[in-house]
Amino acid sequence: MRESRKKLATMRDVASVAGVSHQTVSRVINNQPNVKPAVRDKVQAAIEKLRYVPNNAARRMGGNRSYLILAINDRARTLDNWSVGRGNDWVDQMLFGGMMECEKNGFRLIFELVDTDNPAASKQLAGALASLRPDGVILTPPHSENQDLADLLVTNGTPFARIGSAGKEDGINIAMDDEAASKMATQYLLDQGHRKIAFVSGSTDYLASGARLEGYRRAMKEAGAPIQPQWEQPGDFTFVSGTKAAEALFQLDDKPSAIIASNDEMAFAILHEAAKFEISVPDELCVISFDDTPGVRFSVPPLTAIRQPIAAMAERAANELMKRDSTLSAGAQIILPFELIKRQSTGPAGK
Amino acid sequence: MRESRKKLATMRDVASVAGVSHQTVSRVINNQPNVKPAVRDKVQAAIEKLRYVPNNAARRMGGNRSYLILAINDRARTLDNWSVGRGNDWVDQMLFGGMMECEKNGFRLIFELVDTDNPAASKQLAGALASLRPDGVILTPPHSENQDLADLLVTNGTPFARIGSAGKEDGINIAMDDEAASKMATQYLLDQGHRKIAFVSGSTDYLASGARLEGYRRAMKEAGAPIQPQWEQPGDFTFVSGTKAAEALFQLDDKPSAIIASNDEMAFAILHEAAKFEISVPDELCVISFDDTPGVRFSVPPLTAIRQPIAAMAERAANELMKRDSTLSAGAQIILPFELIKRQSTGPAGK
DNA sequence: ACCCTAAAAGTGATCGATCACAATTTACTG
DNA sequence: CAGTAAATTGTGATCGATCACTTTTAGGGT
Repeated sequence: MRESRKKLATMRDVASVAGVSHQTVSRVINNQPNVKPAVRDKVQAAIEKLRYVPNNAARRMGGNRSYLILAINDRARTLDNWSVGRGNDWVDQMLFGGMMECEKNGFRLIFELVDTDNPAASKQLAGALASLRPDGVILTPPHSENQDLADLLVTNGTPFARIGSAGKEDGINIAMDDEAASKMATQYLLDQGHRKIAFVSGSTDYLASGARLEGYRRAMKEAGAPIQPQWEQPGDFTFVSGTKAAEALFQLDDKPSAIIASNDEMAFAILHEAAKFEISVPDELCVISFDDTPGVRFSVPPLTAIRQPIAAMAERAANELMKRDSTLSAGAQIILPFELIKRQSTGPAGK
Repeated sequence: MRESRKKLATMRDVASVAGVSHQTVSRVINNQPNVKPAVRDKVQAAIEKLRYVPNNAARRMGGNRSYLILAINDRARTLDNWSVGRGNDWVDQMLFGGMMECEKNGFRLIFELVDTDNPAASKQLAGALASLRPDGVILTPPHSENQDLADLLVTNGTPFARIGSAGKEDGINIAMDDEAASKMATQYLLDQGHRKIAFVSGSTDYLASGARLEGYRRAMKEAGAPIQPQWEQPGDFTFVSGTKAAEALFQLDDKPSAIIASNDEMAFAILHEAAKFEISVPDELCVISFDDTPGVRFSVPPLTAIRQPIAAMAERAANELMKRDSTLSAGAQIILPFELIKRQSTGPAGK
């Protein structure tokens, strides 16, 4: 039943229609200089006529570029274990940020799902590099913190960018200022009159977790608000850990009037527990989360959140990696702006 | 700063290490017959030693396969307009179902985001086909209903599968029985004593929408429950349309005691409106949704939902497309089982 | 031993682009 | 208007796999 594949126009077909050599067609395709405008137009016309699109595989073979950017994402969530959710929303936003940027430049973004804590991660990446020869690789959390992968990429000579990571000495590092963001969130609550503010931190495997905790502490200290150890709850970015943290906080004699969660998923868990304990949000408890992944606007009530510019970071990463002559040196650090999106979890709507 | 790319082992390198011809190496790689076990082992050893991984581009050039499956997804949600959300969770589950299946067979799943209602959709697909020459294409909603794309694929000779679509006469069609699922959901509510059950339908562009409405009507009719036109609210799968439907229903004199929403996002909207109208879920109102995308378990309360086997459909689609000698004829229909996942939106937990 | 066939292994052409370099045309100088 | 440099265009090799085909080796029966 499988029919034979239709033969598509090739570069030589275009060349013969336009009455030029195949190399001239190549020059036009790649926007190279030294082609007369008249010739360029003639070639463009032939391309249109034949609906010619260059064969990616052939380009990769002939030249030393693949027009492929490889994004390494976390494979935290398996089919049987949806609830972990980590990395899930990242994929979405990588798609909408990175992929669109790639498309604009004739590149393609390809995803590779790698297990965290898998000793074979390097091997998997090496295989993908050998098979696809991408022009660049984007590492997303938690892989952006994996130095084995970075070392492999350096050895291999493939440019790469880390997203959500800072202070590394190789590759391009793109992140937001987590400490400042956390400070801003805390300050916002302080400004609203809160004094008893709790903080649920993220997995210590992530540099961002420490920075967020630090920003909270700094803001509290500067405002002269009391910092209590029992208001700093450990978490690991999962729903379950958010539930545990909320339970612990709600059972304190001196309950907090506001909670900052280090990611959206733990904030969802806090909302759940609040409902269970019959604590009204935002009347009795305010909640702020980090990331502002799309789901937060569907929660009840919608969450006030620090929007991490994931899509923008992916866009920037792709953009830098597509440049052939990047002026960025190894270890370059790019900081992108965050935003505090105010919604009902910290007060009446529209306020 | 850009270092030169490291040279990786090639098939001829392996051949010379193993002391055989390149073609024998190729036979081993592709698991072809007529290679002595001893020789096969020798080649395998050389592959391990050199960490050889075949170059995907070269394979595509030489042979007539690309080891690539292309998934066409909806690009409904742009950076500035997250709230639409349509198609978003599909991407996730395509990833976790389709990609893993591809990986197992040495294939790679690549995403292409196509705008709905874009007249250039065919052109975009044609470009992707020419550039990548995928061995198969998976069309997901709403593109699975786009006959232009299907025609293009038939003309092009590229095998394809439609997900969430039924009754088409070309390609492979993979879906669940939407009517039966809807009937089951309705029946579940009827069994719990509900008689006033409302239904919010999906966009009429989707065949599934009609089937779901039909299942609801059938169940109501068979149970002798009253079907009232005002209980059948139109929707288009967006949050906004869910909000409108809920508002309309909550303002009726004869309010329903249960609502079935044709997807999760509209169900979220219903929960929001219920909170606004101070209608308690599930005490005063029960809600069931379709799809059971990951977010439903984080809503307050978690939604009872018909789980659409998206990941399983993607897995199956990829699986069929990777076969070189598929026995499926054009228009083959594969129906995968659904499930009713019971959560708190239809009653106390654990019930 | 012999012939014949099947299994195993090898040889060179090929896919469609880019690259390096050669050849030609155009432009500018004195 | 020759003479040289610069801009433009063309030629053939090349990337690394598979394909089609040929050659060699191994069996198997009378």
